[in-house]
Amino acid sequence: MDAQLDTVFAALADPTRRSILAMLLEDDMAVTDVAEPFEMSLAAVSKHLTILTRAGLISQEKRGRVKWCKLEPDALRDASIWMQSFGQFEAVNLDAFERFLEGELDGPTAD
Amino acid sequence: MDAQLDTVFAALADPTRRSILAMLLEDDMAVTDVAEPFEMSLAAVSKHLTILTRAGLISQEKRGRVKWCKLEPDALRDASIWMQSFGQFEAVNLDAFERFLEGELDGPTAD
DNA sequence: TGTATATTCAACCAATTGGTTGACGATCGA
DNA sequence: TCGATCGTCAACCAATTGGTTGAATATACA
Repeated sequence: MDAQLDTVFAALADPTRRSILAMLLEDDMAVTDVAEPFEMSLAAVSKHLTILTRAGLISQEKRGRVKWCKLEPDALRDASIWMQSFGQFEAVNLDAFERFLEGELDGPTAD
Repeated sequence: MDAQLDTVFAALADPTRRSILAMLLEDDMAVTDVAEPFEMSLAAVSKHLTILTRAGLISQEKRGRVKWCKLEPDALRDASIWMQSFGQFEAVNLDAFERFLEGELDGPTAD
C-alpha cells in the first residue's frame, strides 16, 4: 500500500507524464497519438506510459495493432487521501484552481 | 510552477520522507530527533530533509546548534489542486481514510 | 504475399537518487 | 578551554531514470 504510493507519486513527479494524464482526461488515446505532441521519441513516450501503467494511473488495452490508453483515476484517490491526512490546507482557492486547470489542459506545453 | 510540482511529487515518492512529514505533523523536531527512529545514518536523513525543504514541504530554522524542522503544508496544496483537476475520485471513503491515517501516524514504520 | 503501421525491446548513455563513511565547522556546557 | 553534541559536506557506490537509436514483433491493408 505504501509502495503503491511510492509509484503513484513518482509517476506524478514528471511533467511529461502529468501532461499525458491531462490529455487522457479528455479522451482515450492510442500510444502514437499520445506521443505526437512531444518532442521525444515514441519509445520514450512508451516508457512513460509503462510507468503510468505500473502506478495504476492509466490502463492500456490492445485492440488490433493499436494500444489504447485510458485514465484510471482510482490510484490518484489513494494519493489524495494521503494528502488529506495533512488536512491543513484550508479551503482551496477556487480561482487559482481554475487558472491552474486551464493551463494544464492546454496540453503538453504545460511545462 | 510546474517545476514546483515536480519537486513536491518527487519528495512525496519516498516512504522515509512521507514518514518524516507524518512525524512533523505532530510537532516541530530537531534533525537528530527526526533521524532517531530510522535505521539509516544521520547524513541520509539530513539529505531527505534537504529534499523536503527544496520542495517547500518543510522549513528548517537553526537555533543554537539545533536545526528545527517544521511542516509547511502550503506546497501540498498545489499538488492537491492538481489532483482535483482529475476530480473524478468520487466521495472519498472515510473509513479507508481513517484506517490510512492511523497507519501513517504510527510513525516511521509506515513502509 | 509483401509492405506499411503500431508498439515494444535491447543496448547504450549521462544524470540523479539513496545510501555509506569520515572529516569538518559550529555550538553548548563543564 | 576542552570535550561532547548537532548537523552538513565530500567522496564514493550501486541502482534507477529519462533519453537515444536500431532491430524486432504484431497487425492491417492492398
